[in-house]
Amino acid sequence: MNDFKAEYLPELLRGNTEALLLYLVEELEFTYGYQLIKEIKTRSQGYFQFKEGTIYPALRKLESDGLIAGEWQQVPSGMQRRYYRITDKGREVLRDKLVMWKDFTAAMNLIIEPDIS
Amino acid sequence: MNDFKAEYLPELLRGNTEALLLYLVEELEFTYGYQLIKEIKTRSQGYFQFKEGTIYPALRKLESDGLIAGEWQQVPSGMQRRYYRITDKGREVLRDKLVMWKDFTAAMNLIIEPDIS
DNA sequence: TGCAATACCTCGCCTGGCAAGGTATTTTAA
DNA sequence: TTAAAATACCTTGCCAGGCGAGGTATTGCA
Repeated sequence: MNDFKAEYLPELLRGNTEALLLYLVEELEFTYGYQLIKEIKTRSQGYFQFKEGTIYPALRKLESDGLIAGEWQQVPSGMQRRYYRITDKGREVLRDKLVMWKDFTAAMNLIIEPDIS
Repeated sequence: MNDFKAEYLPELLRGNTEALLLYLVEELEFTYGYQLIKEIKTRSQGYFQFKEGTIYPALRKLESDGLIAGEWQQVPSGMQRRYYRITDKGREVLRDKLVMWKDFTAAMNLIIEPDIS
């Protein structure tokens, strides 16, 4: 059989990637791309495995939209990391996106789980 | 403020439209595009308002993928309708998609609702 | 010494929702 | 009776986001 998850996950992810990133940037307070990939993987118990080609452009977009603020930091080891903080605007958008997600899943369940009432 | 729902719904819909259509084509047994639009709207209590530019191409795709089978019928009134039935292959894909959806929401909730354990 | 891991990046493909346009018929209300 | 709304279908082209595949540079371990 074909790999359903690999095939359909990218579509399901659409519209949720930003919410996940904003959520974690808010909660971790000061974090960077590579850590977010790890964090999302462990917290989802391995279900989400964000790709670099997904996360870095997404973070850049969140930054250019003013939802997160980034700054380069030189780690003692010598590596460069771009750390992000959530902005006030980012918090607002996060709240809206979480509400959207709740409403959306509720509407989905009205249709595909009508027996649970 | 901007209309969040209009802006983000199309993204969330991605990957779920096919599941919704397959689900209803299976349940209604013999239905057509226009009815599906109405049905999805009433069942979701008005939340989903599928556009024609979404549903007709989607049904065509499901048909060409062999997940539903369509046939033209002349209604007594004189109108032409394309009626669809789900196929065995469609039932399989529907089951897979419903499982995907459950798993996906579970993974999402692990991250954005960690307090509920 | 070489490979895995860390940490970032970009380019271009693919896909699906849908806005906007269209056609034709039937029903309803003024 | 006649115009508008509803039914019922269609197509073209835009746009956005995930990500495959490629890249760079450093550090750590075997």
